[in-house]
Amino acid sequence: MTPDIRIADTESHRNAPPATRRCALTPMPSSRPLAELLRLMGIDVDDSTPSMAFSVPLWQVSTGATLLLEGAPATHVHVVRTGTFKSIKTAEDGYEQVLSFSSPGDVLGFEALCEDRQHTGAVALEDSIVFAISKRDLMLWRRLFPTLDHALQLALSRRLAGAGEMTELMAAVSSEVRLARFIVWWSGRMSALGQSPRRLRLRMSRRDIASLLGIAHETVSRSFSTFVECGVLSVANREVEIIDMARLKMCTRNTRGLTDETPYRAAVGGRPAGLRQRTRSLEAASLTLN
Amino acid sequence: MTPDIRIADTESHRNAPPATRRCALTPMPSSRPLAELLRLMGIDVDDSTPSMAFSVPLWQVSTGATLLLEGAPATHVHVVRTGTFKSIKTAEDGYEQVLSFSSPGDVLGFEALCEDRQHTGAVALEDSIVFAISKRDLMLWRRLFPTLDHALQLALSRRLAGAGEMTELMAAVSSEVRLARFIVWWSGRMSALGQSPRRLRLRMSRRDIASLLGIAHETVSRSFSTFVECGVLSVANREVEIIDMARLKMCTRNTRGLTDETPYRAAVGGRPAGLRQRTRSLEAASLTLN
DNA sequence: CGATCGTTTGACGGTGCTCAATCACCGTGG
DNA sequence: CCACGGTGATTGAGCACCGTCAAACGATCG
Repeated sequence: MTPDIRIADTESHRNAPPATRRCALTPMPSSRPLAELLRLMGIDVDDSTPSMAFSVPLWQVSTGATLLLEGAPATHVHVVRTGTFKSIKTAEDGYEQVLSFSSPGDVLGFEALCEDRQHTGAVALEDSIVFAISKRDLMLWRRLFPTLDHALQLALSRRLAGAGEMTELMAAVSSEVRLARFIVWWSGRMSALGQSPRRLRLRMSRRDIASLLGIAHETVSRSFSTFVECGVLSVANREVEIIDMARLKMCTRNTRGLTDETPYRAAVGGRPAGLRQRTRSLEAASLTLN
Repeated sequence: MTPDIRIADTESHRNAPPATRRCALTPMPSSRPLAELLRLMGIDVDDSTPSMAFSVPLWQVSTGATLLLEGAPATHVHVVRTGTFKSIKTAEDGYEQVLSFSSPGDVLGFEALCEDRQHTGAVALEDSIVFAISKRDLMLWRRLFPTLDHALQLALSRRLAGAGEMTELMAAVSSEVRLARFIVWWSGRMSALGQSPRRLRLRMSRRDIASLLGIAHETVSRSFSTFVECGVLSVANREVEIIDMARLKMCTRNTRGLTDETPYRAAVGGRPAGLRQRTRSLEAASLTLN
């Protein structure tokens, strides 16, 4: 008995989640006009153009459902309309590596165009709705609607730029800095979506954040606590409020996280404060008088 | 004297390099047929088609030269023909964060399409040659040559997939695993380019690797040494030979780097060996009845 | 209300960042 | 030809940070 053992835990404490809920994906009979899709992707469009009324199918994805299954054939490209997704890659030992988070306007599934199989999965973090464009239609529509083509190019360009930002996120040495950068990054996205950049509602678990940042989820928790103690953040579960954006952004630039003193002089241009007891680095800096 | 103060060193030991050699970029009078560009991008083409003879301008970039300058207006998109590049983002304190390395066939500068300014720079790590396509031409040629359009789409898709791989690289907890993943990744690229996957010639410095992986460059050095001691690698400066690919790839999957025992049983499918003294994780594994 | 999962906090030990010194390798100029 | 910086790579020593293991608490849902 108990055949088929699945090892779920090499990346140690970072367990694979319950995992097996790849359901609740409704192809949804509804659809929306092309104009809405384009606006979502940041293109100003003129509704009067007849082609703008062309209708694009919508899918509904409920919390925890798998929109893109790893290993499945790549059939559709999606644009998030509402909701949040995490992109993941599952190792053979079951550890689930989070690669990115997606918000409305983001394109999902485009990576798979170059292969025929989906190499990265996507899971809804809340009840979400996505535009769904089949691979065949995509080719066709791009010729048919130059504006869509342009929008796609823009979106891809943005995603590439976003990948660079992710690399920056993860390249920080200190875990506090990583978290600070993540919060600032998320705040920026919320702001771009017309939501408050200060009062954030994180859709993802601590473990998801930890996975993305490459640190232990306990460390995420602790870093949050540190920021709260220092009066930079206010945290209640997944509700995060940024109290002192200036200090938070300063953290973003340093190697070491928040330090004891150094309130926040010189938000810009001044010597980056917040070094714990590191002074030599300033002497070592290339001083050149003006 | 010595005007213009530049703080160069917040990310501590990770100094900004000499930095100021943004020169030696020759617009090169020569050019090559479109067919070659497409083949470089992984598309099979038929030379007999007349449009395949269309000629695409070439630029020459010598070692250390800046192909894409951060902050400069985005005018061209490039495809690497020969050579290697690093993509970088320079913080205001002068610290140079490496975002990725590019080899022949890779697209550079596409991120900048969505903005008008280059937000990430690109520097040649060796004497290189790139195809150069102006933004205006790009739009035009995509309509003119559907094959180019397709190739671009493919290349972008691949770059997106590659960004996911980078995230995986950096998400490893242990620095040895990070380095192992980096080596395997680089080996794979070399292999895809028709070069030896075992004898690698790294084009980048230890510091560049360290920056990308988010660790100290001393740690990169130490990790290399560890691999040499264990007989997995043979390292002479930037010449790296992979002695035991199986062990190296195993490292790739673990949290902790090389372990003492566990030679290498069960390359695939079996329980991932190499856990230091972690047994509980097996019990915690999700046992699934069939 | 109990079960499960997510979050927080504590304690401990090891990894890796920091600082430093040394060596190898260049191209330059005496 | 060999001193001479200058840069990159390697190695060592010390200690702080964070990964690991544990336990307690809170939230959510049936």
